[in-house]
Amino acid sequence: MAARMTTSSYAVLALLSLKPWTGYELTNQAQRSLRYAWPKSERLLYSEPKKLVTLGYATTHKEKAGKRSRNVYEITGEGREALAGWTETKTQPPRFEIEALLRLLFADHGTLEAVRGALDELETDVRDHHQAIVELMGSYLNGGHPFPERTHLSVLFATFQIDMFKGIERWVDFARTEIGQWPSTRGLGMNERTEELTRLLAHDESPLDT
Amino acid sequence: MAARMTTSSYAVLALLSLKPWTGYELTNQAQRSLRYAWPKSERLLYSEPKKLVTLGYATTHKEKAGKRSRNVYEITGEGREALAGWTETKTQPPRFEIEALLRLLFADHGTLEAVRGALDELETDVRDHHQAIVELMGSYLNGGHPFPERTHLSVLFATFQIDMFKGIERWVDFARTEIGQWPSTRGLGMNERTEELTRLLAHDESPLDT
DNA sequence: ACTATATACTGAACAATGCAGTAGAGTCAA
DNA sequence: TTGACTCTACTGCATTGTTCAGTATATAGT
Repeated sequence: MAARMTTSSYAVLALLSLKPWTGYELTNQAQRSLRYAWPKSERLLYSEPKKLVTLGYATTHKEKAGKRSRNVYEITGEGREALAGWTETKTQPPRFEIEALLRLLFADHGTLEAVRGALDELETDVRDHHQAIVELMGSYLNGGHPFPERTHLSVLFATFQIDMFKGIERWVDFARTEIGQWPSTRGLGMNERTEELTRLLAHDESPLDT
Repeated sequence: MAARMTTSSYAVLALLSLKPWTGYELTNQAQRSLRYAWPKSERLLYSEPKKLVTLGYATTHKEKAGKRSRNVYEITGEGREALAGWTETKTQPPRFEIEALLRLLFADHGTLEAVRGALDELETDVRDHHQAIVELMGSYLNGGHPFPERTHLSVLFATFQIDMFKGIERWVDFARTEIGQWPSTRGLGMNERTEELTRLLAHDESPLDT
C-alpha cells in the first residue's frame, strides 16, 4: 500500500529538508523554484507530502489561525536518510516539451503568421521567466536568499537557466529571420539556404555562432 | 465518449499527414523525430491513432504478411482540416524536466562525487542525441530526407537542437569547473565567487559568455 | 458593502507512463 | 537443428500526474 518514491517525492522531500512548510507554501515554493528543473502541478504537490507522511519521511500536524486550519509538514530523520540515498541513484534523462517547435516542424499545415505566432508565444514565455530570474539574482545581492548557506547552489542553477533562456531567445530571433525569407511555409525543401544550414549542422557548427 | 484532441493527438495526426503508417512505424518515427520537441511514450503512440479513427480523422485497415498482421492508419480530409485548425490555436508553454539540475539544486544532501555523477549522466544523454542529429544532417546532405519538400522545416528545427545541446554541454563543463573549486557540497553560501556570479546574472550577463 | 485576490485545500475524471506479457519472423552460432 | 537473441507488432493493467471544478476563510482596496 505504501506507494513508491518518485522523483517528485524526492523534490518535495528536499524542500522539506530546508524547513517545515504548509501544504500551500510547499506548492507555491515548488512551482516557483523548481519550475525550470522539475515542473509539477499544484495538485500533485499537495499530494506528495501526504505520501511522505505514510512512508515515515515526514510528520504532519494542523495549525489553526482563527477558523482556518493548515497542514504543516516536517521532515524526519528517516526522510533525511532517504534524501542522502537518492543522491547516489541514477538520474532520468532530460525531457524537453516545446510545443512551439512541434508547430515549426509541421508549419506546412498553416500560414507563415501561424508559425510566427507560435515563436512569439515561446519567446514571451521564456522572456518572462528570464526576467524573473534576473530580478531574483538582484535580490540575492541584497542578502535576499532565504537560505544563505545554499546560495552557491541556487546561483549555479541560475546560470543554467539564464544561459538556456538567452539561447532560446537568440534562436527564436534567428528562426524569425530565416522564416522571413520564406515565400510560404511549404514546398521550400532543400534550397540553397537550407543546404548551407545543413552543411554547417553536419559539421557540428551552429549557424547562430557564425 | 469521443475523447478530446491533445497536443499528442495532433503530433500523431501530423505524422499521418505525411504518409500512411503502421502503428509500429508510427511509434518509432515519433520517438525518433519528435524526441526533443514532444517526447511521448511508446504506449501512448500506439493509442493515439486509434483515437484519431474514432474521431474520424483517420481510417485504419489490417494488412497481413503471412501469419502476421499490422494496423495501417491513413489520414482523412477531416483530419487535414483539423490539423490546419490546430496551427491557429495557442501553444502550451515550454516544459523542461532535467533531474540532473534538481540534483544540483539539492546537492548539499550528497557528496561532490554524486553531483558530478548527475552532471555526467546529463552530458552523456545530451552528447548521444547531439551526435545523432549531426549524423542525421550528414545524411540529409546526401539526399537522405524522407520528405524532401519538408527539409527546410527539419533543418530549422535541427538548428534549435544543435544549439541547445551545445549550450547544455558548455554549461556542464562550466558547472564542473565551478564545482571543482568547492571543498564540499554544503556550507559554501555567498562566497566571493558566488557573489561574482550573482552580480553577472543580476546584470543579465551569462558567466559562460565572458 | 462589495469585489477582488490570496490562502488552503479536496474529489473526480482523464491523460500519460511503465511494465509485463503475447506472439510471429529473421539471424547467427554451437 | 536447436536454441538464443533481436526485431516486428502490438495489448492490458496498475500507477502516476494533470485539469478542472468546487469549497471555504481571510484580507485589502474602492
